[in-house]
Amino acid sequence: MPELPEVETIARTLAPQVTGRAILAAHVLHAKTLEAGKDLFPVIFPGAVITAARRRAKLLLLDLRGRGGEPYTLAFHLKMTGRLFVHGADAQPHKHTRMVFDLSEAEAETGAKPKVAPAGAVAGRLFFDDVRTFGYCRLLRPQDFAVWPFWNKLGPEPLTLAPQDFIDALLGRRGAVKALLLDQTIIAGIGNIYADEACFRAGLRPDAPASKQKPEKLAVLLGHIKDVLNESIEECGSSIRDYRDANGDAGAFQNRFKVYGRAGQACTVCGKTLAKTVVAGRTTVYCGHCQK
DNA sequence: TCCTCCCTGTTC
DNA sequence: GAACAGGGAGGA
Repeated sequence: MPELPEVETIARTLAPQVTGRAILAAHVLHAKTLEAGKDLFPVIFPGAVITAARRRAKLLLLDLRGRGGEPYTLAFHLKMTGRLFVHGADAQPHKHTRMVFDLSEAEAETGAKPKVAPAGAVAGRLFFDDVRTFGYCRLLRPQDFAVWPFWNKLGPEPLTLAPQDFIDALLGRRGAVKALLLDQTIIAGIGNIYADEACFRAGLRPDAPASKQKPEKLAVLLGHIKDVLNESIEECGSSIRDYRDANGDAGAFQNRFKVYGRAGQACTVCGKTLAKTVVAGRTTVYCGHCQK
């Protein structure tokens, strides 16, 4: 469920909770969750310090500074049900906790006045919970990104994408508009929710062939993609059932859905019944009257 | 380029 | 007790 706005919100809410804190130990409770970097654990734990929490596509990235100052990154893909939470030092993992990172207090230069704790004492725990175990974590050195196919193939970020680049990418390929929006190698970070919402706003049928669209209409579509993503970020994302940010709070953008999850209900613009179909293997809702 | 599968909790 | 949710890998 977490798409670009949700992962962006998690990065923003997680950053103040983890930045400047050292990872004292990392526990893997579900072996498949850690896809890469297990061999680096003894190299950097304990002692690696979290220097930033950020997002690329739907990936949540925690930048680390190793014991010798060298950079590493923890990359999390939350897929549908992944969550990241910082708990107290005595929190115990539960049924769906896949990884646990023991954290120190924040370093002095990042906090106003950190509480005094014994050196090396666990002051909190970062949990990676994931009911469906589709999510994963990788611990990467800078050079490891270059040999990670998924990372290398990621397309541009939609929020900073130039209209002409978007037009060129879509017109050069076959397939339905929505299928291309969901293709992370063409544009990164859009999932089922925002693809449907952007197509509705643009008055474009999700199953329309991308290559047959007028460039002007694709430029309009990109504008709506940016709008819907930015509006959702302002609302702290959309919470369908599982998603929460790193503070445990739900987003509010689901209250503004015009089509997603509304098949069979009335179109908010024309009042006609919203249709449901399948595009690129995903449930797709659109208005047959407003979208052409 | 399209289809199936992975996985488990929730809904019908 | 089956259908459904869905990102992305891998196969057809």
